[in-house]
Amino acid sequence: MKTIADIAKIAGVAKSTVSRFLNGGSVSEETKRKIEQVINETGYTPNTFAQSLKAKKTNMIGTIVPRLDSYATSRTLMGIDERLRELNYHMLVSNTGQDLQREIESIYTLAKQKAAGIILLATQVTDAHLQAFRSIDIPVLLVGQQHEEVYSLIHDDETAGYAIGKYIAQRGHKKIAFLGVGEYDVAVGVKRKKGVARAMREHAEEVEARFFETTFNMTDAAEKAEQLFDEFSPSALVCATDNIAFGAMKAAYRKGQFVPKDISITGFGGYEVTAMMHPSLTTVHIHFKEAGQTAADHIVKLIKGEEIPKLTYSRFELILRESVDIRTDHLL
Amino acid sequence: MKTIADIAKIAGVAKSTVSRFLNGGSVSEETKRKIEQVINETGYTPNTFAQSLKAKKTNMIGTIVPRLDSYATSRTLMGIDERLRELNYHMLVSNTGQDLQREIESIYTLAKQKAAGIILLATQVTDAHLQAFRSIDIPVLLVGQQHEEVYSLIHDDETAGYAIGKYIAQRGHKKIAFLGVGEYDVAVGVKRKKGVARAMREHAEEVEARFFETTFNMTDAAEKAEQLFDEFSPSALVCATDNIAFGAMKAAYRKGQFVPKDISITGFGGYEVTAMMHPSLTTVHIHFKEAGQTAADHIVKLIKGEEIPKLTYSRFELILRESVDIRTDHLL
DNA sequence: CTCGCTATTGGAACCGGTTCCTTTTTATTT
DNA sequence: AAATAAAAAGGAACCGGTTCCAATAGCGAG
Repeated sequence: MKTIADIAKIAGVAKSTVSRFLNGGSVSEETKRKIEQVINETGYTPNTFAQSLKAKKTNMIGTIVPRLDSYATSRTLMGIDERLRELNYHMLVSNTGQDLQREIESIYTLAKQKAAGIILLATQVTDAHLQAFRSIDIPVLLVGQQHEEVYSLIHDDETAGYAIGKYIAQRGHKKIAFLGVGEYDVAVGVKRKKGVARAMREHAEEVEARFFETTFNMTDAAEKAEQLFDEFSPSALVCATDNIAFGAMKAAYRKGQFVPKDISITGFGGYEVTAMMHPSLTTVHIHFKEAGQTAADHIVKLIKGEEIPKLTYSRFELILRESVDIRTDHLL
Repeated sequence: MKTIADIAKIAGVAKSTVSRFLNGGSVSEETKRKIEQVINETGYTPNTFAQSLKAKKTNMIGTIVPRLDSYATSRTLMGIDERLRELNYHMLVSNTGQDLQREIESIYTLAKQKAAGIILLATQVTDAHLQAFRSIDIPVLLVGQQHEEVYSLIHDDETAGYAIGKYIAQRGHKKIAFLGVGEYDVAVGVKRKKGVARAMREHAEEVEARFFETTFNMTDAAEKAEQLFDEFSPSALVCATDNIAFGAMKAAYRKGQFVPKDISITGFGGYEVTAMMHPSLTTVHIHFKEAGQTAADHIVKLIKGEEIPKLTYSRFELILRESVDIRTDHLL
């Protein structure tokens, strides 16, 4: 492997001149040509470590994710990766396996590796997080969660929850159940639920709403849904994720209930499969990939010291499909 | 940020002594204690770049993937990441967006960044790949594809294809269709098909088999499946991926065909949703995560110069569910 | 033709570690 | 106690770049 010193010697100039050529300092046209030729002939590429050692920075953006096997994560990563590539940065993915401790560790590790910036697909923001953010001297962007101290990009789960809740209520459903997850996940467990609840309150006179809780796991969701059907027998079930909705559909099937005739079910996320199942699933499509691109844009702007809003919302869209029926019982 | 020189000064020893302490050279107990204390007090961590500069290596394993939004990819990545972490390595993910050119570029980029090793989740191996592998001086492990020149870990798609083909034939099906993808993807497009074809040949006397082709996209698959039902009206449809199977189920539904009564459908991959749909999907479950772990083990062994087999097979498993019916027509 | 200013270039220090070699200290052997 | 070996510690060079500063050269003005 050739070094800058080799190039300099072959070209008959000093190391510093080659370095200047590479980084755009003042070099005469003639010297430029000479150096360029030598570089092309030798196929020289600068050693990244030596560069980073002195320059104290890299073009790597650390992206911390709670899990890899989730539609939301992969779509977001795709968006981030795509845009970062365009902006000449690299994405370093750090998976934490939903372990909060490892999330904190990752922040410090990335800082140590001199990541230029950190994008955190967060499930919650604890004091330990904040402390980590403060102690490292690297821009951080939160995706999916928000905190006033940190730049955040969120999916506006509450409004989306409100939208789908409203939609269901307007379809004439009188007994509506919501199947969510624990409050440890602020976006899914708190915000989505809150949005739905707000819609329910607006229809409090005609609608009876009940809120249930399960995990992100399909099998758990299926079990919980079965219980819920026995306990409450709603005419519509709003699920906090598409996966939970899959479980719910399975449960309905086991109970001999037809979707949407006997029970309407909605999801949240907009996974590709939701279009293929039958009945196809009415769901909220969150533009994860687009959000990833925005996140990449934002982190790079932060690195460059440009201004970005403290809080950004990603877009969502109600996708109306077959799994929701209209109820006209009350008109009879 | 403290440097090794600071630590040395505070502890009253030389830089080299601290370095030796850090890397396990001969240091007296007393000095050890002193240095250790200073390090704890200051929270010193060595600068990765400076280390890599001299040592000319890192503990990063580059993992090149064609796409991120695929169940197979994410599960494999999880496995790799999990095991690498245990082995004290980091995973650097490079997504190529199914662009072959970018795949080659990534190999060189990773080499330049002094990745300790490269795991390539490949869809095909071209001459450009081989040339890249030869020119970089880093261990490479191929996952999902095989080539005699390179260490490979493959999913034994052929045997798996054979297994599911055999299973379908043994269930008494007489008109069997296979819906695969183009040969550009050797594992899915060639191997799986070949396995199924072999099984079909063994039953050539009773079975009429036809092979069709679509893309990895669900919607495309659904369309193709509809055509195929019109053209051939098989009693069983073996799909090359679970996603294709989803499309096929949608197509069956549109055609008013019941699964499995009118038509049996199988998938390939073992995605989690396959258990939740109804009818639940009979499929080949490939242990992607386990394969990822093995891949991590192998690449680290290669880095350490240990021996590993040139070719390894990952495990798979037939998951028998509801989407396949037994045909007894011929017994009537 | 000399002076002053600017565009180029070279040289050396530095970034923060690792490693080789030498010196010093300590332990062991005779 | 002297000789010798082994362990511990220090010093300096080096990894491959970047950057600061001084030296040189080129050029227009006076």
